[in-house]
Amino acid sequence: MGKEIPSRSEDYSQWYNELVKKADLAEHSDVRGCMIIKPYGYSIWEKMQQALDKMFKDTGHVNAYFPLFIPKSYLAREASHVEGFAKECAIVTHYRLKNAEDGSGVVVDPDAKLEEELIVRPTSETVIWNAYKKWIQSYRDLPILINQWANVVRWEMRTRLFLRTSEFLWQEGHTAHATSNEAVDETLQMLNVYADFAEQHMALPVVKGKKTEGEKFPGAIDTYCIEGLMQDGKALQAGTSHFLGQNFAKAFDVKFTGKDGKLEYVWGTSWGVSTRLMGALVMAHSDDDGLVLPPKLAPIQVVIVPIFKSEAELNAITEKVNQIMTELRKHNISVKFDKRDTYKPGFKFAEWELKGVPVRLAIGPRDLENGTVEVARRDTKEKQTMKMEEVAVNVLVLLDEIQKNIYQKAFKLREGMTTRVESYDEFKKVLDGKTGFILAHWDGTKETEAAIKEETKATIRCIPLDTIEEKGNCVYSGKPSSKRVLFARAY
RNA sequence: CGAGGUGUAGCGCAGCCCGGUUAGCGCACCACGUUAGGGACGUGGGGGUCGGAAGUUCGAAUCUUCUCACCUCGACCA
Repeated sequence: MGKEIPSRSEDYSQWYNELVKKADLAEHSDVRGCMIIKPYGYSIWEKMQQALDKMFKDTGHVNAYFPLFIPKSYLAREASHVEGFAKECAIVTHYRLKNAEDGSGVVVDPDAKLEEELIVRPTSETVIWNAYKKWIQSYRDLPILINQWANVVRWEMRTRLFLRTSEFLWQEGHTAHATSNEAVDETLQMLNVYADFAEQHMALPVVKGKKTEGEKFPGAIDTYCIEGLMQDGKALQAGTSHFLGQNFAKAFDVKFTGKDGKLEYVWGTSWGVSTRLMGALVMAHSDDDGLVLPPKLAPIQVVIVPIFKSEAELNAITEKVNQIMTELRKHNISVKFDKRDTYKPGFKFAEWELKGVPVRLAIGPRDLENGTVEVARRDTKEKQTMKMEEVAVNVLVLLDEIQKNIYQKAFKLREGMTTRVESYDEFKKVLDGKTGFILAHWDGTKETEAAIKEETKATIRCIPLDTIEEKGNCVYSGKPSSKRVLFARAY
């Protein structure tokens, strides 16, 4: 690395791409638009999965798995849903190959055409609601609170590592409820789960809000989201939670008999976050030396680098290191001892910094003599020397401090990059200059929203939930408005 | 699908305009030695259908035509 984080967006893209590859997170596959998540990248995703999964279970959810393929007719049941996804579907039309007659290889066997084409799921509402129809008869069957960890395919025109790939990993929650209120509560509860995860685990401050009509999920009544701000001033939608009303229940004819004996359609929600969060993690915290991982998501929280000339020296160091590792593990700290003799310490320092390991310990002959350890933190790059026996406890505190510091840094960045504007001129000036979030009045029409997007590429990220009612005029049309909404250019 | 660009060793590139020894450089890789508290150095070595096909020519990485792939930017999107 060694070069500054570029601010101009095209340079930033390139920088991001390079970092993802250099830090060994992922690379583009030869398969169009797809991505190979490498072991180090995947281990971070696993940490995210574990933390999210626990939060889902703590809120009463269970995991299940539904099919990858969706019969075409299912997808067509809900009008706006199919319209929203039709343009980006991968479709299975045949089930067999055969040898080409001219010997040029294998070809699709035209005799093996499927009666009904299968869609590779872009999301699972339709298969799941089709199943719920069979599962639900009475209010006693409700609520159903299911989550699925899966892959989905959306045939995107242009792809970017983690942020947009043709296939991606995610979780999708799909719940069914007896009342509208209960479903709305669920939608907001999961939005809060996502916000807590982003802020407490990813150290990424987010704005909770509601999508406009134009930006909401196809098939939803309301879409709620969390929006984060990246270091280049662009917004990233990090998670969504949808109140589906009775739309899918009606499309799939899912009814239940209530306590009062009346038949009613079921109320639904769905919510998801994807490997896109990995992109958010990279773009929110990285610096000129590489990744900066929040300790709670770092697969390796502490790396120990020995400094030695001879094997005897390494053995002496290893003995001490083993003691330290035992201590650290007692505190549930994940630690790696990098005793490769094929690389020099300086190289290892740089490599682990690139990979974002929060804390590094270095132990050499000097330390053996003095009974000390050099402790370096990734976020500030500060180094200090500690007594060997105090290391474990100190590191535990340090990890916590790093987690908080990274969040604070991101929070301050977002605060500095959030601007309230009163006029369209001011609005455009911010986008030309410092960029970031813009809080502005909007007349609530989709025409204005579309015109602003067309002219500035900025979109309404959300109508923040904590927005305060205040009288104002739309920056574009001048019409009266009762609250500010959040604008930004987005990924 | 629109506009640009790039294909030469694992990666990054030079050579091409103006055809001509054995296709070159940096990084990476392998061996040996010296090194080791912030990305080591020396010496030696291995690795190429120059994206593919056809053509022009005594001779093509280089010129012509066709073709394929990828990248960046737009439109679309989590």
